[in-house]
Amino acid sequence: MNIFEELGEKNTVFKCKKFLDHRFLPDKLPHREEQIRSVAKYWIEALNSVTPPDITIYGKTGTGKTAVAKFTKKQLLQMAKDKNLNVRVEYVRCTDYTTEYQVIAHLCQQMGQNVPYRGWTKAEVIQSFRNLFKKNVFGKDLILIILLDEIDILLKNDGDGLLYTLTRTENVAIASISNYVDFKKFIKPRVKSSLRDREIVFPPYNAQQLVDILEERAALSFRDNVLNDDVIPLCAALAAKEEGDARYALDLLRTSGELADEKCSDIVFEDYVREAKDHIEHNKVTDIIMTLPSQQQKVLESLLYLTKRKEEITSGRLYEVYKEVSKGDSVSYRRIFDFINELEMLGLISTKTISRGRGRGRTNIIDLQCEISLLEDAMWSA
DNA sequence: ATTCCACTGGAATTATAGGATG
DNA sequence: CATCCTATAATTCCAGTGGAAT
Repeated sequence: MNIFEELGEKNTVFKCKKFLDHRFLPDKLPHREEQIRSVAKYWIEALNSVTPPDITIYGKTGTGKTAVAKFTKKQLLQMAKDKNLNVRVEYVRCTDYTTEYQVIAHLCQQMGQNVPYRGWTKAEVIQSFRNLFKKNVFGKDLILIILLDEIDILLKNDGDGLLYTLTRTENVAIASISNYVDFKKFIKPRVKSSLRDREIVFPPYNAQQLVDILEERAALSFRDNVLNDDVIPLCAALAAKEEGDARYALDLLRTSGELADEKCSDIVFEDYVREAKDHIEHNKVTDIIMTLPSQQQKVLESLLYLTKRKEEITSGRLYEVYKEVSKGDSVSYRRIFDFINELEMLGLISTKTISRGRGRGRTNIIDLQCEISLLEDAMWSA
């Protein structure tokens, strides 16, 4: 018997898992009707052959920013097609394309222009991009809406050069999506003035709203009557605590179901949800550590050593230990501060700066923010 | 108010990869 | 092919800052 056939016949609580993936775009987005309308109100200009205004979408992770943008994109393109208009909406995730060059090169490629990843100067690529608007193949003016997801990442790495060029290109509307409200501090005044920005804020989902979302998805993805009554409310409640993160709620629900399969249970019990929570957390930490550059892993190793000896960890002491750990192949004192900040961003540690007065300067007190055993496990497998 | 030191922002340097050019 | 360029990421170097003890 074929192994896949055998596995395929195993009992499962799922009908189809794909609806529990946060990337799946459902036919309707509960509790986001208002936000969809707001975006559409600006983008409708494109249907009148006018370039829409630039917009900004704010909200914490899992509040439906990307989903709303993609949903509205789909609807807009439908209308544009009916009206036979040359409207395009291109989605760019700034964690995949992290510099001005890469974003514009990617856009050119999406529009059927062959551009190399490297080698050309920035100016050549920009020229190539702007040419797209001159020779309009369809005889109609092209209107391009660019969805810049997680734009804060790009601004931090590469500055505001991308926004500068895009705002200076006709027929281009920018829709930036950001996790942080203060991402505009990276934008210089010269660009800010031309970014006549409309802002749309996404509030976190509350527990009840998360229940609605989960119920809709659960109906599609689970078999009938496999979920115990309290499973969905529990997932929703846990996710509501995590700042209303719908992605997390979906993850919990899916993992709970997988646990039920693993245990050959026909029913998903509430306990599985709690187990799923630990499971997800464990995976998150392991995943972060495994993908950490080796130098940062050495910093973590030193941190672990100091924590186990219950020493108070200052950045100076940390550097001493770090130099021990990475014999010969160490990096400068300055660089360690960046690492410390990055680790703090990832939520693995917490820091507070204190000043010890004349002659002693200031220092950082560092605390590990996760279970020692969890960290050791992850380090070992890394 | 001064002072001293560890922290911090940013410019400069180094290393690497890949295209253009002759 | 060798040579010259550009983009980009990682790191170092250096000139400030901040703030409690003096």
